[in-house]
Amino acid sequence: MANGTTLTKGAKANSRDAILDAAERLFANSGFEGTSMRSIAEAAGVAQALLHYHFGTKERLFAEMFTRRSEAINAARIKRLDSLFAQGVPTLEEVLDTLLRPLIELGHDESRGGSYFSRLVVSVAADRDPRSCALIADNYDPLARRFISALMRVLPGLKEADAVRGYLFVIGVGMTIMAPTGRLNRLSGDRCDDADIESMVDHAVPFAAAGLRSFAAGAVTAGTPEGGLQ
Amino acid sequence: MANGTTLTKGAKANSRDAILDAAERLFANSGFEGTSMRSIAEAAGVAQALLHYHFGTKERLFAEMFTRRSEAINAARIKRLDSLFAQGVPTLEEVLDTLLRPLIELGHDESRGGSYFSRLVVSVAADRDPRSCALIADNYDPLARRFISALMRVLPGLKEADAVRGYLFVIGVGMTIMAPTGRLNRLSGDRCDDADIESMVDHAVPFAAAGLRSFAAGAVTAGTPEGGLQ
DNA sequence: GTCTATAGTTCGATAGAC
DNA sequence: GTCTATCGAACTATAGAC
Repeated sequence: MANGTTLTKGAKANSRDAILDAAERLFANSGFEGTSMRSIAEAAGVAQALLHYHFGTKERLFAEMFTRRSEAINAARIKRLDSLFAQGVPTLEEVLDTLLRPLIELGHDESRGGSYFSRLVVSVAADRDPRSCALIADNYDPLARRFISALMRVLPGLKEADAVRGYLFVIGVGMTIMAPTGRLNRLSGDRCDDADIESMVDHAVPFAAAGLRSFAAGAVTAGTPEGGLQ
Repeated sequence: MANGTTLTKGAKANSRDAILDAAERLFANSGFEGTSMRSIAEAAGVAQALLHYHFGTKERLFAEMFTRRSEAINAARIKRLDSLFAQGVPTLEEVLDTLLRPLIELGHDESRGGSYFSRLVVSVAADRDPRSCALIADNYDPLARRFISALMRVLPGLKEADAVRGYLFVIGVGMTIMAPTGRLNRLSGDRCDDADIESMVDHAVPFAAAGLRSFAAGAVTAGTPEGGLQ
């Protein structure tokens, strides 16, 4: 956003977008510290000095790259969530699918930039560095609040504290999908494929739904009263 | 392990362990690329050259640090799992508690080294870099196979593919606990605290148990047949 | 085992021409 | 808006004395 030129959007592949695309791919593969401004400039086909002209510092380049795609993904999620509730109260599964699928799909869009962002957002979300925490707070907290209240609407018994905790657990399950490392394939003897996003989401949604319903049923308050834990 | 000196263990705080402790703390806070050998040497109170004398390269130092605590954590998990099955077939909740709690507890041990490792293992587990994947495979795949078969024993209806997927989803939920960023506090208006590990595990276990039971019930096979998704 | 000193590389950022 | 050239700092790793 705020392109600086007259064009706000379009097919014109300017150098600014080329830099952001290259940065997204390289940052996702090697992290913030592991990626050099030199390598980004080379991948984008521009001089290194141009990166500093457009973004000032490496940190601001990272933040703009992160915000750019976060906004696209969250706009798609909010739009789907709104259209869901426009037709009445949706099912829990529909809400969870709306939460997880756009991030997965847009994070794996191979056509442009793609396939890298979902991995990147996992490492930023798990990072305790204040800069990473600020990036998550700015880009994802408003969305989180929308979905937490949506969860409470579709699951009447769910208390707010459990909705928040449950939301974060769902994000944790989603992280498994967003960072396909090949481990699922290895551990399953190649019977499963963690690169098969559709299948992963199709399993993650009912898993998360069952977990949340157990919260709504009031199963957990103090040490699982009748579950027999320890 | 393989200390090099006559001492295999003990109170003797040799420089080798001091280096590993400092490395654990700094790598967890700033990542592999973001941590310099200089800063580790300084934190350990030794010359930088000593790091290379003991470990050769930065990469091998990281691997030894990672393996050291992984072995301690997984030994505790296996020991608890074995003692659980020695008394008959445990509950699903007991198995999940055994999977999650030692990593959390040992990862948050403030007394020595501590509190850092659990954050570190999250970033390594989510990393797609072949070196990180190898570290996870070497240190955690044997444990994963043990727990996956344990899940199938305590949940008779659970197919192996779903057990593997479910195991990874549980690890995803656990990641939420292992990387406390303060986000839970913020989103809940300080009604919850993600630094309260006990409470987090007490909620994560029933959440994960409900998710796994839904797999065992055969609720998911092809697009959630009767759930009404989309 | 532990140190000092340093070689050799790469980094983020800037200056200044066009 | 884009480039070439370069500064000064930081990095990993090694050499060699003790």
